[in-house]
Amino acid sequence: MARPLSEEKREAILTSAAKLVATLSTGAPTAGIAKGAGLSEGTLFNYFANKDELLNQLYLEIKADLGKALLTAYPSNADIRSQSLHVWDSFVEWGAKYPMKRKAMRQLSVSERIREENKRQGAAAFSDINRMLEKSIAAGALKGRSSAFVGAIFEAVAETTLEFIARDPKERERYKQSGFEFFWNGISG
Amino acid sequence: MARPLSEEKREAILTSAAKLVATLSTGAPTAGIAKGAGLSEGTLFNYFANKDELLNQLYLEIKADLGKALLTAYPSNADIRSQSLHVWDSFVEWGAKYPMKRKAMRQLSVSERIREENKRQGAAAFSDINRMLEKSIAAGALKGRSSAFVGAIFEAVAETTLEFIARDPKERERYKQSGFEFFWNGISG
Amino acid sequence: MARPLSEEKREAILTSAAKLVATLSTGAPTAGIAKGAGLSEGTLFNYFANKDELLNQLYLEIKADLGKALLTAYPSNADIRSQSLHVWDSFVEWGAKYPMKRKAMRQLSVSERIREENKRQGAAAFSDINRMLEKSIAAGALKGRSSAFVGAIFEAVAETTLEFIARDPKERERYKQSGFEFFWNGISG
Amino acid sequence: MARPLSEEKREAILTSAAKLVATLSTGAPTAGIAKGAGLSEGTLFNYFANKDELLNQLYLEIKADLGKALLTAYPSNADIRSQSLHVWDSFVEWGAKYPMKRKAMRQLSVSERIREENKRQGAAAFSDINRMLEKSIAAGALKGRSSAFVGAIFEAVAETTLEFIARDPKERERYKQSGFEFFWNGISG
DNA sequence: GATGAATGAGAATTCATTCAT
DNA sequence: GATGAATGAATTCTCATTCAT
Repeated sequence: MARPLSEEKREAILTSAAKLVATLSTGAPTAGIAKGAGLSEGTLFNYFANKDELLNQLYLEIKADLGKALLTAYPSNADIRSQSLHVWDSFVEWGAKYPMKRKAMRQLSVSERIREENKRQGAAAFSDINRMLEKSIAAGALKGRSSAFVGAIFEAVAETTLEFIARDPKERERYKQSGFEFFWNGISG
Repeated sequence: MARPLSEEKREAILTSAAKLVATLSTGAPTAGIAKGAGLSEGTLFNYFANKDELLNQLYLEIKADLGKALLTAYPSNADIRSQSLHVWDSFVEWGAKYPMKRKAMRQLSVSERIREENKRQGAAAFSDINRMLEKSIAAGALKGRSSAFVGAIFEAVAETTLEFIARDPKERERYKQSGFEFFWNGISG
Repeated sequence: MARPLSEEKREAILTSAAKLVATLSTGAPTAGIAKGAGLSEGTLFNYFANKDELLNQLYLEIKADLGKALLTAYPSNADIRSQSLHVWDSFVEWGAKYPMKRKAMRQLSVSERIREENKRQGAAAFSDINRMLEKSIAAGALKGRSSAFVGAIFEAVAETTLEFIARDPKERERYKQSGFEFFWNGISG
Repeated sequence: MARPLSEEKREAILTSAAKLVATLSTGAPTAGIAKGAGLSEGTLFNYFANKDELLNQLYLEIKADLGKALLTAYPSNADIRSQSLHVWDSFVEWGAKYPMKRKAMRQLSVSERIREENKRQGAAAFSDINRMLEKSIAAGALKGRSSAFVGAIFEAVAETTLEFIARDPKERERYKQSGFEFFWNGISG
């Protein structure tokens, strides 16, 4: 074997893509992505068959990355509010730490170029969390609604919170707390 | 000037633009938009100086349209929960009635091509509503947060609700109610 | 209407394409073809939806052009040998007069990019001639063979003749005569 | 030098090249050719300095292969018609047996990428045959024409015959006979 | 004012070839 | 010798915008 495809370069491409997609959405030029990864235009296509593939992989990787972050140090034995709070805090921390990934995810979530099957697979990374959230509301406002809906609401509220943190970083803790309190009140009502 | 520009054609362009932007985002070709409006490519630029202008105007019109819908039959003298419920229901009805506008708005909200000043102006259409919501939470979870934040949370939750209604239209009433209950619990907690 | 697509420019593109296809086959770059026609790259695609369309149209036009040349001043009432000779001479004259068209036709005849339906349609321009040839051989070597086969044989022999004329133009008349005599002997045997 | 280049692999490359060139002409990608030969992209260039070299070698090998086929079991002492018939039948059998080589040869014959010197050398494999044919026509239609011309006519007619056999294989024998009869009448007239 | 042909700057790919492993 | 990742020039096609009609 001459040289294996370098995992490092693959990551560099995805990182560069996240950065450009964050602002330019799916219109981000592949040439720019490659350059941002320190590679030449053609090399990108050794790693991803075409731009759609790159965008879809980017989406999946970001979703998986976020999913993993939410489960790190997850307090399985704590009460449900604590579990929810952990997930909330992890989400907000992740978003503040990786603003490009967060923005790219937002762009891609809305794009027609992400295949339906990948949207489902992306959501699957959160199914455990969604189920946990769902349990927490056996008696609340969202009682009877699917865990997907509860999860989507959670994400929407967290996203909005992150957006405002990004605009006004020094209020981070306050937004984080208010956001969660809102969410928790909402579902446990 | 001989004839004034036809308001009818301008609207046709915006309607066509909404439809295409809904799926293609800002990548929607101006030629396609013009064609969808029954006009030829060049004519579009008699009505909008360039594509950015068109996108920005589209954003503003949709926001204004939604803002107007929310205030129609607004029960100024009812209690705050009723006022909120009215706004909520109006939002959801509007979104279900104009799915293209809703999707286009979602795409544009995320786009860098909408000028910051227009995002602000778009938000301004909701300032009264936001202030009303804010008042309703003098003591709740979002106490002390800006009315912009409360409004954004409201919009995010409503958007998510509309998304799920779009996927499963026969559950519309249930989603609508659950969504509002969640929101109301959240802020009044 | 702003300006109609100019038939003149369309012809210029086809002429330029013939010239480049003659030597570069279907690998001829569209940019070069456009430039050769005195137009900019993009303009070519106002006249032909894509390169395949251009190549297919080129093929059809050349075939039609040749077909027309063969029928000009056609001696319908002469004996069959005279009719055949007329077609033969017309073919050779045409090929000598339009060497680029002839070479381009040769390249395209062999290309997979010409759609089967167009190959058929191209052949249709010669069906009358083929039938005439077929009649002339009611008793010869090709008796019972399809008129398409007879026509193809005719074309192959004429092509070869043209090839040698191109290499050695001053022997033109001799090649022309020998070629026809060969063909006529062949079918009338 | 450690190991000599493997003749087997060289042949595998040429065989794969013939298959791809048959349909894609000189546009056939070297990567695809290598893959078809069970080798990796780079290895091809250990056997052929560059693509042009490969195409030229392919042309020469096919011509040589055909030339050899035509001379196998050649009836040197038979009369000229029998000799011609032998060559004709061998040609048609060869073409039916190696359709990829035949088609590849057809593509390459028309390509500018085959160097003139190789076209000459390819033709040289047939010089004996051409001379034989030429002798047979001391008094016929092609009297006085070069043996190259006679050979080219022969090839053109045989090619056309093969083309029709390929389209309608069950008529093979009939086409084969008609084709030869046409040719023989043509030159002996 | 309306039209749509003309433009040319991108954009995504493809591909022959090199060379480190 | 074999491999296949890396390269970047070349290619097809798209599209916002202009302007002659």
